[in-house]
Amino acid sequence: MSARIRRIAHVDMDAFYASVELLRYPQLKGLPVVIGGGRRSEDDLLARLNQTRPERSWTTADLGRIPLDFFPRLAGYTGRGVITTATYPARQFGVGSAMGLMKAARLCPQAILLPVDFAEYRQYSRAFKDIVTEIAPVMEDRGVDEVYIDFTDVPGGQREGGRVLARLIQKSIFDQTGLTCSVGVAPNKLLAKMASEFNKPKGISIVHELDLAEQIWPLACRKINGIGPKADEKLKGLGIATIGQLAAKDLAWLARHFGPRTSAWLHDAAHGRDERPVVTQSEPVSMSRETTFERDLHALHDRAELGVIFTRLCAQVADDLQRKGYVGRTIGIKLRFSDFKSLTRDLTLPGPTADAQAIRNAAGQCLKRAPLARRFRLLGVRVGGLQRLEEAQSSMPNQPPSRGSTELLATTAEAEDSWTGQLF
DNA sequence: TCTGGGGTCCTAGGACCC
DNA sequence: TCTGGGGTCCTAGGACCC
Repeated sequence: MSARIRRIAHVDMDAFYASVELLRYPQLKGLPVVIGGGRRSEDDLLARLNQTRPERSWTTADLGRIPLDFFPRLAGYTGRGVITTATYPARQFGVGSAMGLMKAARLCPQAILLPVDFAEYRQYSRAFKDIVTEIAPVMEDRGVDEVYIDFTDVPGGQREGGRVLARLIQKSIFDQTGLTCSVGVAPNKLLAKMASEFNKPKGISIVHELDLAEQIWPLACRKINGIGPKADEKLKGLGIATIGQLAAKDLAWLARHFGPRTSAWLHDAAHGRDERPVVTQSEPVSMSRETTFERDLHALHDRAELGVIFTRLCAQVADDLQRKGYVGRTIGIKLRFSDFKSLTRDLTLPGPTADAQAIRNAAGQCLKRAPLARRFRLLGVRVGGLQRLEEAQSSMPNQPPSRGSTELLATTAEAEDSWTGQLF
C-alpha cells in the first residue's frame, strides 16, 4: 500500500454569474453579455414586453423567449457601475471583471447588459457546493463561485493524481445544474488554485510536486494568490517577473526588501510550499454595508440626502446581524473621496450590539471625527468584533433586545438632524 | 469616459497594565 | 532623579481576494 499523498482540489465555476443568467436566457448563448451596473430586474423586461406586445401575456416562464432586441445594450451606458462577470464572447472584446461599464461600452457597445441577481446566484452556489460535499465532504467555501476540497482521504481521490475525482465532480455539477467549472488538483491550496486557471473553461489540471519548475516557474508572480498589483510592481522593480525568478532569490535577499513574514511567505510560495489546511468552518469577523452615490456628495450641501443614506446603511447592517444571529462591539464608518482615497473611523463599545439605533449612534460618533470638507463618493458602515448572539447573551445577560430597522427608519427625521448635528 | 460591494488579514503606534 | 520589557486592546490604513 502506497503512502497517501496530500491532494487538494480547487474548483472555480466558469463565468459563474453569466452562466447562471444563460440558464434562464438561453437565447443569449454565444453573444457578448456582461453582468453588472443598475438595478433593473427581469420584471422590467416582461413589463416592457407586455406593453409593446400585448397580443399575449408574458410571464417569468417566457424569459427564454424574450426577443433579443428587448435586452438592454451597453451602448450609451452612463453611471458608475462595474462589470461583475462577462461571458467568454464578451471577453474577446477585452472587457472583464471590475472594468467600469462606461469603458466596456466603448469596447463592446453591442454587448447585452444584465443586472446582478444575487439571490439567484446564491441558490446555484449552494447547489454546486452541496453536490461537491456529497462526493468529497472536506470542503472550504471561498466565496460564491469557488471552493477548495481535500481529496486526500476520499475514496479514489488519489487516482490519476485526482483527475478521476475531478472529472466526477465536474460532471455531477454539470448534470445537476447545467453549469461548468474548472478544477485544479495539486499537493496544496496554493498550487491547486493556480492549476484551476490553466485550462479555463471546463478544464482539469493536475500538478505534482515535480512539475513545479516546468508548470509553475514560467508563470508571472501575479498568478500567486496573494500577490496583487502592489507587490507585483515592487517585484518587477527588483527585476523579478516570474515565479521562477522569485524562487531563485534566497531568503536573506528577500528579507532585505520585504518584511520577515512576507519574505518567508514569498520564498515558500515560489517553491510551491503551502501547508494551510482546508478549513470547513469559519465565523465571520465583520459585517458591513456601503454604497457609492450616483454623484459625489458634500457633507454640508447634501446633508439631508446623506442623513437618509447613513440611516439606511445602519439599519441594513443591523438587519444583517440580527438575521444571521450576531452582535458586534466595534462600529466603524468608511468614506471614499472623489480622488478615491478612503478613510475609516471606528469606535469600540463596552458591549456588543445588533441594535440599529445603537449602531447609528456609534457610527455618528465616528463621523464627528472625520474631516468632511471634501466631497465623497461612498459611505459605509461596518460592525466588527462579532460574537454569536447566544454566546454574547450567556456571558452578558440582561441585554435589551436589538431593535431592527423599522424603529430606526421611523426616526429618519431625527437622523437627518443628527447628521447635521455632526457638522456644527 | 475611471474605478461596486462585501469581506479577510497584516502592520504599526499609542494607551494601559503588570 | 529621565526611563525596561512584555502583553493586550484600540484605532487607522492598506493590500488583497471574490
